[in-house]
Amino acid sequence: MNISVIHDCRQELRLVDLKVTPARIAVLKLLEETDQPLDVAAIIDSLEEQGIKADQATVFRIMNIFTDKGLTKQLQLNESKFRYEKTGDEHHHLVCERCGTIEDISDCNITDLENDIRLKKGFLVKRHSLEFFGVCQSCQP
Amino acid sequence: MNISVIHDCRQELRLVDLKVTPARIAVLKLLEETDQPLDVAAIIDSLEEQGIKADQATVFRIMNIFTDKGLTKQLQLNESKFRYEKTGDEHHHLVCERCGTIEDISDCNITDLENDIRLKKGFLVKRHSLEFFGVCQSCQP
DNA sequence: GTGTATGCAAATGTTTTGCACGTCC
DNA sequence: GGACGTGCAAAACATTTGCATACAC
Repeated sequence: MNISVIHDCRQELRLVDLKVTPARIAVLKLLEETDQPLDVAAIIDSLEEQGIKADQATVFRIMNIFTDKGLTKQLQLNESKFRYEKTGDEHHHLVCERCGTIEDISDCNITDLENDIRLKKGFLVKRHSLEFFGVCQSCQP
Repeated sequence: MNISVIHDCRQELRLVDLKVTPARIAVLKLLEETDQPLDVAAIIDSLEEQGIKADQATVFRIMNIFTDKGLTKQLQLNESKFRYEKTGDEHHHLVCERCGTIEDISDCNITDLENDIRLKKGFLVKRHSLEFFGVCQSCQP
């Protein structure tokens, strides 16, 4: 199973014309296996735990090129840093302001709204960000 | 008219238990008069043009306390910095990736969605961020 | 007069950049 | 072999903090 993930990663990189390197495979694999969006520091730490040492400049460069190529998405969750997650099913996030947990949520029908915007404002929406902040179930009284 | 804005600002500050200082009045007035969300550097520059000199530490502290008190909102528009705007009618933003213009948009019915989230996930939404990125009318072919 | 805001300088955290060296194809 | 990725160090920004002084109330 590990082997299949690695294989997919190599193919995924080639599909977007990126050279296959150990660092890129490791980052892509990590994001594949992680359910929370990670910031660069967390990515470096996780890789280090696996015995993989990667420079922060390298990881920033990897995240930028992955995001350019559409392999990952760059999120801002009201922190002064970016987080990254693998591109996949469209979803948004529920961020608990008490415990910090980030939960995914799907089925937000923004497409209708984007069409409205196109018609009313002439603005062509390429992408959007939608995040919810509040208190998760476990943190409520 | 100028006088009335200043007056409102003083009152607004007092209503949220903040001391009335020249720097706070100037920032609040500036955000009142500006239609685009501003970052701290832009705030400092605009004040400087008016002959008002304010330290960056001061402006950051002002923006933090204004946001805590609900006078302003802190936005992230996919830049590695915060922008601020006065709290008022709920609206979201259309950010043109070509010319950088930020346009406001209202009537995004997110409330229904927030209720759904409450019911389905037990997550209590306190606030959300919704921003659209794309190409504005003037920048289209 | 007292508590708090401000300015200044320095520290911290995130992201980018230049350059020499190493590695993928 | 040549283009491109990486590591290291330093720079560039954004934001915060400590402390002495100035100001609001």
